[in-house]
Amino acid sequence: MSSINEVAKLAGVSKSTVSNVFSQKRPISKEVSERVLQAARELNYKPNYMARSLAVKQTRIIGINMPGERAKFSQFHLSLLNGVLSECYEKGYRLLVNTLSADFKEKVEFIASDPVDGEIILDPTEENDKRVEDRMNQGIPFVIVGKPPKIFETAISYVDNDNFAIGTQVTNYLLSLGHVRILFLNAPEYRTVSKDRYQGYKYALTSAGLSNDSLLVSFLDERKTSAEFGYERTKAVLESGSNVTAIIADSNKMASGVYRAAEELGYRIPEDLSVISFSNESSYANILNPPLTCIDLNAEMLGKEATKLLLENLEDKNSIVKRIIIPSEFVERGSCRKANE
Amino acid sequence: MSSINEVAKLAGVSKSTVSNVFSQKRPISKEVSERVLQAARELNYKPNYMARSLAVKQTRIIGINMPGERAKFSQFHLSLLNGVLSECYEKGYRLLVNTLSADFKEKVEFIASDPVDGEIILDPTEENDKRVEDRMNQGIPFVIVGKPPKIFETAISYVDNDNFAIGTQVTNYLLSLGHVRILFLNAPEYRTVSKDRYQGYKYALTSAGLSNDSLLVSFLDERKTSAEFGYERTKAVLESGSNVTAIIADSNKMASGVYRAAEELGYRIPEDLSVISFSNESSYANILNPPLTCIDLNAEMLGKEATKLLLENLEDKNSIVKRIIIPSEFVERGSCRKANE
DNA sequence: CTGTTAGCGCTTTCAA
DNA sequence: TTGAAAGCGCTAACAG
Repeated sequence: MSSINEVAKLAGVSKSTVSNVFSQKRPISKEVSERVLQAARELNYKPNYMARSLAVKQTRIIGINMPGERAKFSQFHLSLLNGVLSECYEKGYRLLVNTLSADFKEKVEFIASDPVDGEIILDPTEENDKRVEDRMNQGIPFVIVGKPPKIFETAISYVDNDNFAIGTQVTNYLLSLGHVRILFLNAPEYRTVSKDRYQGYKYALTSAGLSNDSLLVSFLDERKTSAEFGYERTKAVLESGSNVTAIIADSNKMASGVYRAAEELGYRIPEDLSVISFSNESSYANILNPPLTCIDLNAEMLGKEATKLLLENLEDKNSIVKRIIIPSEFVERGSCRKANE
Repeated sequence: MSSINEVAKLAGVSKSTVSNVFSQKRPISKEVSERVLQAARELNYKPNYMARSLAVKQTRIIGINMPGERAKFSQFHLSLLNGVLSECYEKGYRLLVNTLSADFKEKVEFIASDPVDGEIILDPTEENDKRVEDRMNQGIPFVIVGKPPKIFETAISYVDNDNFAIGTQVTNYLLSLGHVRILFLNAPEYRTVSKDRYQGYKYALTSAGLSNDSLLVSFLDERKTSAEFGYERTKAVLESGSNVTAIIADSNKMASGVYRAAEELGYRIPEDLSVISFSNESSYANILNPPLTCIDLNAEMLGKEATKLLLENLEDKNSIVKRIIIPSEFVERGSCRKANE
């Protein structure tokens, strides 16, 4: 790899001239410019990324940070990631996926900071999320996908769905079909989304004049896959004779577990049991039989907007704290219908 | 952000001492060491990634490169990515997703090289893949997932499935069930995988004494989604009265299109039509009705092994060119059966 | 329009 | 066991 010095020498100019030929930060005569480009081509010169970053104190890399011990992407994350990528791609930024384990980081107390200008934080927890605290302290620019810990809610930019409204919406929908025994198979309890949606569910139910006895919720136990969880809970509840006539599932996969349990027990969907799900992986929802009615969370849009927000933040230092609410869409397919009298 | 100089000053030592306290590359007295650590803590010091990389000429970042205009991950890529991440994570490497468009790169003719030590190249094309040529010329370490362009086959390390064998295997399986009119809904024609699998298919068919007339193949037209393609081709072929009794689909999604077409035309699977697919997204394959028989390509393993290979390459300069063949697994579910007499 | 000179924050000789 | 100084490859401020 040849350096800027060699190019300068070969072209017979100073290195600042070479630098400026590429950056175009100051006018260079056509003649000199040609000579430099020629030399660069001959030497197969490419500017060194690290050296440049060190000098300008900026990397044009953003990071995406997943929680938990193992960095694993789910279907939802995949769509979100696609949104992030497409935006990075347009703006000429690169994307670094955070893959260093917490373990590893703690062992090496003074590990180097990530080589990023800013970060997108996924799946925050409601209380003390160490990741956001750290970044607040260190003054690293970041945005959150989801809702920040309460204490920071007005201090951090984030993009999220309106999960309370979503919880209310699906519940009201089911209520309007005459269901009153509605089981909510929710995300893990510590996640902010699951709380918000649960509140929405509760609000809809009590607003409809139903008592607290009507609240039927289970939070995902992460030792199980969501499909297993959907299957087991559904089976247990249906067998317990609790008269549940509708189920809200957190994800398409969880819903597939619900379908399986229903089939095994001889419940027909939607005749005997209505099912609705958050998140909409259309190819997945469509091959379920009957096709699954969903709330589309617009994961790709979440990723895209989060990225926009972050880049805006990076490029305009006095940009303000914003929260962006991404609309969700109700996608009616064939898994819900009027409750039997 | 405080720098090594400030730490050195506060601790009353030279910066090389500070550096060595962290890197432990030379012995430092306990006493001094304590003092430095204390100072670092006070100043909330974190080594600067870029500066360090510049000095050591190594980034501990690897890149993953997707082809095409838009960086978009599919289900298969997702599993693969998970494999890559888990390996990075263990070895303390970071992962950079290549998101700069070809457009953008060409406009800026001398764009800076990526800040990576090496790269994983996905989905190579059979002939002149510009990405691999570039990296060969520039001497950037890289490995390929899939088969390299022929001219480079012995010069580049790669990990792949044995796609010829896989093509043969599924075809022989179908043959053994008595099918002789087998439609192959393949990946795009320019992909190396699709050629290899097609050769395997052909080999099995001709080995069984069938003439070339029995070769029925369609390559994915990428203007369509694979589900659409599966649907349309199946419908067209079934309606044309070509007596097809079995279909090999490139992906689970494509197979879902096949299912839909079959249902519309009143063909029952597997009674009237056997379906088998490459790639195995178990949650997806299982909710198809009947569950889809697949060849599991072990995407996660592909990613993991590719990463291992690359890191091995980076850390041991005289490591050799290797090719690693990842085993695939035959997963029998309910979508194939004996052909009707 | 172009060259010279300092850094950016770290690691790595070379001396002591 | 420690310090001083040079340098990684680039950009930026200042001169001219």
